[in-house]
Amino acid sequence: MLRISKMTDYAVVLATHLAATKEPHAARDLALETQIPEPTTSKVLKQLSRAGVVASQRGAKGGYTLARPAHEIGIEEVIQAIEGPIAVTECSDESTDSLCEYEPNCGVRANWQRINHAVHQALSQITLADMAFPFVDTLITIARSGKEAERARLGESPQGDAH
Amino acid sequence: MLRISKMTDYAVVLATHLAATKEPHAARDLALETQIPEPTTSKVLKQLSRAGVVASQRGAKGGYTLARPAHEIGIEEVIQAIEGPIAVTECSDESTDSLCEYEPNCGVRANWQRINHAVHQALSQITLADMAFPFVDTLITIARSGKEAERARLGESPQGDAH
DNA sequence: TGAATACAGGACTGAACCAGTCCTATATGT
DNA sequence: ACATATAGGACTGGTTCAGTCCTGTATTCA
Repeated sequence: MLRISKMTDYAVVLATHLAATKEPHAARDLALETQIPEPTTSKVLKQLSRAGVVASQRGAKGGYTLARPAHEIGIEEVIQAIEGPIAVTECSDESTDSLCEYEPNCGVRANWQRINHAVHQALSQITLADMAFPFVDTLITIARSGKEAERARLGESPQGDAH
Repeated sequence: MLRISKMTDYAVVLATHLAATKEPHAARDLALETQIPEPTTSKVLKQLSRAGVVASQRGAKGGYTLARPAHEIGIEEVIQAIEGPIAVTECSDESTDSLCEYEPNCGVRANWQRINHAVHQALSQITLADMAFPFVDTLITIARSGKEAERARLGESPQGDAH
């Protein structure tokens, strides 16, 4: 259901990698560090740049950095940068004889909005900061899923997640 | 990100249609009512049947019914019936020289679990009953009712991508 | 029993999409 | 100027998806 393309996976890995430091990373270096093929790395970073998730600096000593602090970048932003806007049902973009006109199904299809909203909200709550420091907190979160882990995460990113 | 295939859309429409009544619906009738091509309707219903979302009755007077009451069937169940299990990152199913061995990225990738969980939970909360009677409660939650809701929704979330 | 009805299960195909590469600009620092 | 790095497309092989069709099996009813 949640189709995670490889490119999206790459994007998350790369963005998370950038979250670790503040200095610009060249695409080539990131490719080496993440073991993602270099041309592909470059392609993904370009997409992230266009989407405003990362900032780029050309020329010598250039490279990529996060466009904003890690805790301000929701994971859904990264995903959308690659996969495009949330897929709504075709109901709305078919200008042909749409079912909506004469079928009660339209109400059904309208509910996709609700589904999308739920997913969107769920993803927005996870930031790059959460992804960047999985060792101390996130994996514990999965294992225990308690408030203890929550406190640990908040302690690890002292800025406090703005959500 | 949430890739909604056409088949999945069909599945939700069909399942919702079944939620309205208790009598068996032949695939052919459902196809007519929903305007979905008949062979495709049949295919989707078969998948739903195999997944245990709908029950089937062969022979004359046969057809499909919901396997359980509509309010007991979560929408993610329907989606999974078509799209298969939630896609986790390939990190786990690549038995080659996985990055996990020597890269901190593994922690990053493990976080997909977290993302998946959030999405899963969000979808489980929406049942077929919610989809079947949007006029009574669901659309009220979102906005209002009928076409007024449609307009209101389009107005406030202008992400209508035209494919 | 036999005919009609309706689902079950796969095989198949054309089209769309995706991962990945490569090439040519353009910007930047030394 | 020159080396470095991103920007932006064009292109390709492979995979997946939407949709159809065919054969088999179960069920009802005359």
